[in-house]
Amino acid sequence: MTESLNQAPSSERVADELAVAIHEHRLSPGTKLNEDEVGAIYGVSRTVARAALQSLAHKRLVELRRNRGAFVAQPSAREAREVFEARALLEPRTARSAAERATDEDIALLQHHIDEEHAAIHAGELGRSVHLSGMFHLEIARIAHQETIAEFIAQLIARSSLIIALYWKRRGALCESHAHHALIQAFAKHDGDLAEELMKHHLLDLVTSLDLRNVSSAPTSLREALRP
Amino acid sequence: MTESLNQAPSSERVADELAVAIHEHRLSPGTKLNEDEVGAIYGVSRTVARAALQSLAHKRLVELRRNRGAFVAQPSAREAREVFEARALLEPRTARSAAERATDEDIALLQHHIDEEHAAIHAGELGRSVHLSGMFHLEIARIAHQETIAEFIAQLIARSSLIIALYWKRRGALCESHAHHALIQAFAKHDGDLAEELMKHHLLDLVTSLDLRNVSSAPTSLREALRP
DNA sequence: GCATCCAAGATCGTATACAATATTGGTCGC
DNA sequence: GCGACCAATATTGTATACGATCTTGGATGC
Repeated sequence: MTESLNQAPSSERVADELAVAIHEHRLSPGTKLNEDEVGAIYGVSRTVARAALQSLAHKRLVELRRNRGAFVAQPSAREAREVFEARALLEPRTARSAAERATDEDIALLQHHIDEEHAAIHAGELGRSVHLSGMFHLEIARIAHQETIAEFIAQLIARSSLIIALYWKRRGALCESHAHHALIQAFAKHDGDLAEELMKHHLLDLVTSLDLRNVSSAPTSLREALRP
Repeated sequence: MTESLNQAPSSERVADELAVAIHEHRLSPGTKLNEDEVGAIYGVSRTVARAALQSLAHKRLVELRRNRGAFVAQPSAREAREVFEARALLEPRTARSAAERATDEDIALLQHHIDEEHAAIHAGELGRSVHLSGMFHLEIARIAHQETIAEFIAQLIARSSLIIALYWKRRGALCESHAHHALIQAFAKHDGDLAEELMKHHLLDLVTSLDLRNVSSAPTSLREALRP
């Protein structure tokens, strides 16, 4: 009975590592991802590096340009709005379901996420805190037992991370934690109505903390030139 | 000023052709998609065939099993429910937006879709009618100017096509057309409330026309053996 | 007759090699 | 000095080759 759980294609491992790097803002939007370099870094051939980049492209985390290569995506202001509109459609109702069926372990796990997020903030690891904040949202979708929606939300969270990297206007970095804490309390009470309402406003707060007037949908090539 | 619009990687062309074949029920759920065969059929190497299959896997239209190959996906009853729950979250509100901003050309295009759908039904091309019916829903998301949500809906529609192939209980094949016609009328009146309500019920009708009690989440390998 | 084991075949996973395209730097002409 | 053209380089797109893994058919032993 040998464990046959090694169901992990190596291209997905590479894709995950790159995704976390993007998530934690260690890779800036617009950065070129050379296939040879990526392959060399992770000790694989171009074939699997390429597969990883294509996977990330499908998740809209990188943009592929024919005969040009792969670049960390730079969502436009419009795309940013759309991403948060999509989240506004999906997450509040999902939070309601999650609140109604959350177990004690679920709540403990969420609390653990918040604790780690706090620790990251205090340690000055801002990128990591953004990542953990996203994981909190994703965990809620998982608790709701909605795999399909959870996948969408996972993608939207990843893209949100890029959006935050591009459009965040610094102010009120801790409102996040408060909102998350309030959500946990709603979960503990299994108050679906409250959870839905809290999530709705939490997302609205997030959008208003972005500066999307700056129509930087400008030719992405320009930013590119200033990066490397 | 030579047109540089040939922005189509050949793997995406192959993926699209396969997707349409699945959409139109010319490829049944569970069918094995051999990399060599796919490559030979479309006159490309295994490399690009493989990329196409990975792309479809990401859209959940095919399932990849390590060292086994690619198979047309067989959504479980639970996945089927989740897909329609996701659609229920996304599509009604999107229909509202679309109704509020639909132009005369938009409405004409939708009418054209319905006409083609009718033609396909009368011609006995049932698969094609399912495909066109899906395109109708997708067009609505486009009219709403929500690219991000439109992509999600596109994926959900494709998966719905598989679900219909697996769980459809034949009865009331034309309710579809009626619902679509009613939606167009709501659009013509720019009645967002009505469009949202119609879409909501249309999706509920769709779910109830499926037979999901049949918990055919049975080992997908069995069905496999009976297909080719 | 039945189950077990093993070898042959088929298929996938990955690496490498070659061709096509874009970028870059320099040279030529004005 | 400035711009346009062209060759050299770098990078991607695609094909092929090889090793690893799974499936399959038959032979062997009981």
